[in-house]
Amino acid sequence: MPKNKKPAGGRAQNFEPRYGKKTPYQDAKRRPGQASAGKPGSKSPGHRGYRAADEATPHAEKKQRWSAQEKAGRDEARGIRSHARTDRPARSYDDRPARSYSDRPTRSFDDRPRRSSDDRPARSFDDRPRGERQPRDDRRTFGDARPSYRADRPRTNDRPARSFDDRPRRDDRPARSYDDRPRTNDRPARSFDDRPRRDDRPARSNSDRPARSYDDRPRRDDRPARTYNDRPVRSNDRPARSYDDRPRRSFDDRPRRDDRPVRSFDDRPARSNNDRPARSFDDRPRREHGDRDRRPARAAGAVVAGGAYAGNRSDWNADAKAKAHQDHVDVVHEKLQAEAVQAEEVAGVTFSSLGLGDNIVRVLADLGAPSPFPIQAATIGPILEGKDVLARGRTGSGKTIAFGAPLVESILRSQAGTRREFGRKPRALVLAPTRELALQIDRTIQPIARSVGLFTTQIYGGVPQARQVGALKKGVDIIIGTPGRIEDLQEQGKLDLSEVSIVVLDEADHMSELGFLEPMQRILRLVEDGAQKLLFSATLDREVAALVDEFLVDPAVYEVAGEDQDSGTINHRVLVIDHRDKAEILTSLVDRPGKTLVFARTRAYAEMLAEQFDDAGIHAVALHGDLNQAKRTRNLERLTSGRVGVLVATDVAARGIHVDDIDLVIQADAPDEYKTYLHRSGRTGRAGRSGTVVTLITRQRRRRMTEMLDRAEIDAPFEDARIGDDVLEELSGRQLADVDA
DNA sequence: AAAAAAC
Repeated sequence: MPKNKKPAGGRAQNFEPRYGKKTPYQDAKRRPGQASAGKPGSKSPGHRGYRAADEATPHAEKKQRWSAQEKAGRDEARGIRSHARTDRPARSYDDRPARSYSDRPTRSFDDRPRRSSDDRPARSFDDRPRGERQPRDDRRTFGDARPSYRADRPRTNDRPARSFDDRPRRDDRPARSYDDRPRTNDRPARSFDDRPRRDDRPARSNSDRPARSYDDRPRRDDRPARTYNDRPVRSNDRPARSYDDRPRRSFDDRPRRDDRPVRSFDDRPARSNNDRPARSFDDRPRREHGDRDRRPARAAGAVVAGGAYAGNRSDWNADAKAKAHQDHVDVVHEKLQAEAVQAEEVAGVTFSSLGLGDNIVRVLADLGAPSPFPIQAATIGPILEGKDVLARGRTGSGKTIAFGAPLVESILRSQAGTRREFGRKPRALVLAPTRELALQIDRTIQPIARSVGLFTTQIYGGVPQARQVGALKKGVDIIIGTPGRIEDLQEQGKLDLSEVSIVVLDEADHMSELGFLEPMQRILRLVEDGAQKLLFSATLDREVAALVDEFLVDPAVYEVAGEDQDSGTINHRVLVIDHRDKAEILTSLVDRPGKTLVFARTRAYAEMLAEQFDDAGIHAVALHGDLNQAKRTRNLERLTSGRVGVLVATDVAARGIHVDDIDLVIQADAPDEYKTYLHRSGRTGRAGRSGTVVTLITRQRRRRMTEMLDRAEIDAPFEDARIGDDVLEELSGRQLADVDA
């Protein structure tokens, strides 16, 4: 693998940007109000590099991005940058422009485009389609590190069109109907044959279906249409064991806590109560604040919140909103009592023995999961039984397969003997908080589904609807997406959720937060009555109460005993720094081999940092909500493929995103919430691998940080750090050092 | 306050 960054000996070694070119960002920022200096791009329509005049260039886009609203962040970041650069005046504006203009034309026009077209073009396109196309696509979920044919053309990526080429199967190429369904690609002729044929039939599901849909339901008669009827019945059917087992174990789960200095409990509650209006979180938090030791004891009181939400939701929401503005206390919700699964217990368990069919088991093995992880062993059975399940498994513990595999199996069983009809309505829905996560989940579930002849499709925003709608028209079994577009299509009458019998909420606690809760509720009300609900998260807690109380029936709760974040393979560190050193320390930290993920609090700062690193000769890209989806997808892919070593992201990347081999996570801004800390940290140390998380804070933030780490139940040493300190060398991995954590 | 999520 090529180095992700320039062969720099050190950040400051050579002040000349190795690319000579400045990113469009720099230009844009340097002359804020000014029109773009123009980007390399051919004027001739036939040329690969052709860019229409009116086409939004990266330049234009970036400029727009710097709305007045974001100036604060920009200026702040600028200040930091200029500070860091004082020692390297060499990079004056005078140098750069000159260089970049002269270089760019030549390089970008002659070298870059051509390079890609000459060297790979034919090859890469041919490779993919033929032969291995399918396996690869499917496996990419786990084979992230694999050299990517796509990432080979980073620059080309500036061009929108290309990015779609990069991921042909699932992207929007409206034109080719076959492409509409990635999976269809894999199955050559027959799928095409099937569909066309079905065209003869009334293509419209709406006309046919109405009647049919009622007929279908009977199937699920086991669960009468009426929710109310169902519930009681169900709960009775189920063994009471979940009640018996849960309480006991859950208390045992957090013994570690006791080991900790008691003082922390005293500090925390006191402080938070004093500094912050106690009233602010009457409903939930305040009480749980702090010690989980005491939580069990307080549980009875705390649970009140759960009961209250259901009956009085709107009040609660309004209340919560008001409170959220009052202060930003890091809320610690009570942990749900869970039936803990002992890792040892699942030693001999196989996917087959859990009830999954051979095809699925085979695909799982292909995906790199020959035998179930604890959380999978725990949840697959109950899910197949049709139970509503809540599951907590730490980051990187295999939650996607834990719900994905049984979901496919269940849908398959429910359709046994029936024919896959054109325009059939989706039977399962998986909801995720970000598009990237939805995409990723699909990459895992799709191959599983395909192995048994089921189709999945992604429904998320930021990309044209046409493909998604086209897929729905043909008929898909499993939908994976984000709330906004799903609601949008539903409202447009293009998506009928009435036959969805299984709903999964990944990152369920996050989906229960303010901006997400109501959309989630609306969506959940649209699915089939009595549909099975599965809620998963590494930080599942009572925050999901509002959803649980309204939509789940006698849910079983699972977690893996002793498996929490701090028992993992992550080395947590906190660097206490001077604010003025921040930029340089960050640059020093990311100047390393390996994959580094940097978290920033705002989009503007994320963008700024990425540019700063690039300036220093460390190739970096950004990921945040201000980028269009093509760029988001591409930039993430660049890190995944190893094409770039540093990704600077907002919390859009905090949850769920899996990239192999991220061995360092840097929090340029400390998170406000302990859950955010846990999720960001969880981008490294996945599946048993080791990783380091470094959080930069200023002196005055120490106390807040201590409190937050306490809530997160993470032990991390605080160390003072200044520019050039050895600890930076150690953390960056440039220098060997004894690991004392 | 920020981020995410539709157009």
